[in-house]
Amino acid sequence: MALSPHVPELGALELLLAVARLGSVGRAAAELGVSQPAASARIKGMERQIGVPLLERSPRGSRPTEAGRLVVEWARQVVEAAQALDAGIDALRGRRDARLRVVASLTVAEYLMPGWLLALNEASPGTAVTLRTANSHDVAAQVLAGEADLGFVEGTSTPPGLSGAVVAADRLVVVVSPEHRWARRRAPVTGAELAATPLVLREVGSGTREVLEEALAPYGGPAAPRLELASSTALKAAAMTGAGPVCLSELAVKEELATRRLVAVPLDGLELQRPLRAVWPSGQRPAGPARELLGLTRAVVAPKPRRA
Amino acid sequence: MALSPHVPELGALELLLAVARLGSVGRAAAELGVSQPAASARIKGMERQIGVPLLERSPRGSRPTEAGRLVVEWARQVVEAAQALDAGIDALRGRRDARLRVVASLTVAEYLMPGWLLALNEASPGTAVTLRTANSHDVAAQVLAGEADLGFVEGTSTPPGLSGAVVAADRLVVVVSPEHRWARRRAPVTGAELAATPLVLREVGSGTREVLEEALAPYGGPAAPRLELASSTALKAAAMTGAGPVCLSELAVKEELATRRLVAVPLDGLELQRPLRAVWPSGQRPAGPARELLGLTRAVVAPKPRRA
DNA sequence: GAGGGCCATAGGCCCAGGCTATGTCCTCAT
DNA sequence: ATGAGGACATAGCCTGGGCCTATGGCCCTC
Repeated sequence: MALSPHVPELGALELLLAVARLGSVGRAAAELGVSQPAASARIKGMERQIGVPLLERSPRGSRPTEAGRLVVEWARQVVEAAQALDAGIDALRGRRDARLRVVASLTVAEYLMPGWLLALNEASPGTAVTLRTANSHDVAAQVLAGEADLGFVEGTSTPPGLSGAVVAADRLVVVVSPEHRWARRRAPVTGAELAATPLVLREVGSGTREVLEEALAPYGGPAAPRLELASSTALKAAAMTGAGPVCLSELAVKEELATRRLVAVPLDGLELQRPLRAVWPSGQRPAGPARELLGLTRAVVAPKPRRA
Repeated sequence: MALSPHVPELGALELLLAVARLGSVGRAAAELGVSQPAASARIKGMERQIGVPLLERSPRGSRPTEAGRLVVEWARQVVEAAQALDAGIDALRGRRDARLRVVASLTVAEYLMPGWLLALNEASPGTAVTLRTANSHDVAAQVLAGEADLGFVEGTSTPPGLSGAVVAADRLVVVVSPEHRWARRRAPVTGAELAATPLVLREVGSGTREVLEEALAPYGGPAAPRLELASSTALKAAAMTGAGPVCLSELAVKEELATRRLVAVPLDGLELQRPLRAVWPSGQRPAGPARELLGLTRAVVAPKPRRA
């Protein structure tokens, strides 16, 4: 499970990307604020570590080799995730001079906020943001009290005193390990069938649990859960070890679904989703950075997926 | 553009994840093969670097603080990308004892292979894989010559002498910067309209260019390109600087679309996609690791997206 | 053939991170 | 009560990776 010692550090990957983009080790060094020999040595160290030449050096610059091109593209994914982390960290520091104070539900903060912050940073560099998390009730309270400029809540209604706009939807999925018999299933699972199956779920009172109960109400509600766990992470772990069908947010398992470590079960006629809303005090239309962030978040959901 | 100095190194992030998973610094240290004091010091260093306490220590273990929980989740994205890179690097080393030799087109190798390799590693740890890239013609040749056990090609037909199965589709999208007027467009762009618009494209002879030309043939083919560039990366950069509509693989811009740094333009009635196929010598059904990898890749595409 | 990019090498410095040994605190069982 | 055990922190020391400056070699261009 541990990363092998062949994986370069983030700094080295960043340097490699800069070289690929700028076409020269020296220019990349300048951009990152280090000396040319340092960059040269670091690239060389990375090649030794990986065991494959990454750059074709010439007196006119450096270009990635064939293998280097692959590493560059793979490294880009890592560095982009690191940039999102960076943006998130920056917002956690909670500085006094923040021009935008955001309070968000856990799901939004965990899975959506970093990307939004990154986009905001790109659109308006230097916008200092602070981020806190709270449950939906406290988010509403903080926004009403003027302690935050913009809030994000989960749920089907906008809290009283606030205006809101739906910015995304948290879709729930039922996932199983690839070995589970449902993983090969092509016929969708019906509501009645799902209601009759013991699932692995979050504890009572959690937002996702409520959505499931509401959706399965016509079928007599979900069966007694096979297991109740306290976090998405625990649910994922349970699913991967084959603990049976697990119901959780699609956002939490996007990666696992893409790499097929988990499999989504097709469902029939169930609306397992709840809206995620941005909220602000009624009659006090967001302005400045808040408006900008709001624009980014809403835009993501606006263009409906469309068959090509 | 450079990562701020607040971002911890991969090793530190990995350690943090282990602590969150195992509930104790000491156990995490043991899992990663370092001493407990080293782990403790490193976590503390990370907290200093980030500027926020990440763990609540107690005599019975350590749990993430509220902020720590966010950092853990964000860090998970980074580490997962690093694991994919790790799997890719491992396959690039090209060892003699490889049990599975894969040769793939650039698109497949860049965007899909790391996830597949990661999944394969998880399903069958210790399977040594080597990966090479080649254009579709050379992929076919190498598979026919027995120099590779499994190939991946792009294109609408299976090369002669080979059997194949479609494992995914490379969908092309037309993207613009968020400031472009098409970014706010709701009415889909028609084929005729697209054909009349100068686009930023890959050079003649590239696979993506061919797909576009074929799709726009009924409308007289694409207009003279506004710009011709040699790589997906260059296309992305051009799109982000607002160089006008750019047509490229959806796989290359998934991240940018999600964070809204680029916007996909809705298209009407255009089939801008080409299949990606796994290929092997006719009549020589893949077995062993090849069969396993094939199973993983095919599974990803099998369950058609379905309205909830 | 002189100058300018560009990359590599050499020598020296610094600090992050690792290890062992030990300390402090809390909990639980005897 | 009291001692054992688990968990994290501190102290002292060592190593190595990464950085810097200075310099050298190569190739292209003017």
